[in-house]
Amino acid sequence: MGRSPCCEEEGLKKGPWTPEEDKKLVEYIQNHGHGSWRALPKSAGLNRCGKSCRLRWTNYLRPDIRRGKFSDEEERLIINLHSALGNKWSAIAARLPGRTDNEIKNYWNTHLKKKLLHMGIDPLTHARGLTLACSPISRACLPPPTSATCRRVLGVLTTHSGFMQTQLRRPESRFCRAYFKL
DNA sequence: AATACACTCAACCGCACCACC
DNA sequence: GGGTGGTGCGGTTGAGTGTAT
Repeated sequence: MGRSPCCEEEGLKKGPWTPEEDKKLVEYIQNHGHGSWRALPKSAGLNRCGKSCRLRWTNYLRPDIRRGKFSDEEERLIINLHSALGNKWSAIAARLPGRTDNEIKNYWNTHLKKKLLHMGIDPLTHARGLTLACSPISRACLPPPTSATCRRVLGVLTTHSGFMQTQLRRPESRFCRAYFKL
């Protein structure tokens, strides 16, 4: 028998946090420290699992978090660190004071990947020329992007297609412009 | 103005790792 | 050494919002 996941207890709330919940969590941690995350929700009077509380605190409520746009310097640092460390978001975040791993991961996936592709750099290897190792998948087999999930799947598939390999070497091509909104 | 499409990011999930017994 | 519990990490999802048609 494996261990039971922490969030399986019935009745625990999921989804977006309310200002009241945030207030409870911040006040509790300021007064008592977080201690055991598993025990925290009960002590703090929150109907959440400990994991959810930890995530909310580390990614959003911590007082040392710096929010807002990433500077050019931060952007360069993320790209350099990613080329050295790969998807070690927590290690990258440790070098950027006030930024969380989640925030950096999101920024990478939504902005920097596209930016590197546009520059003709493979975001996986940071090599110029986009030499992706992959098996060919026919463009004709791919469905039109009809939803966010579908587009993400499509992104994975096309990133690994021979067709894309060819097209991505030409970031100015009509294909790349259309797919990456360049 | 209504609808469809595209983008962002907070939050969740599952797994791996570590400490403790 | 093996089992269990707690925590952290990376990948993924989907609601909310913005933009285009």
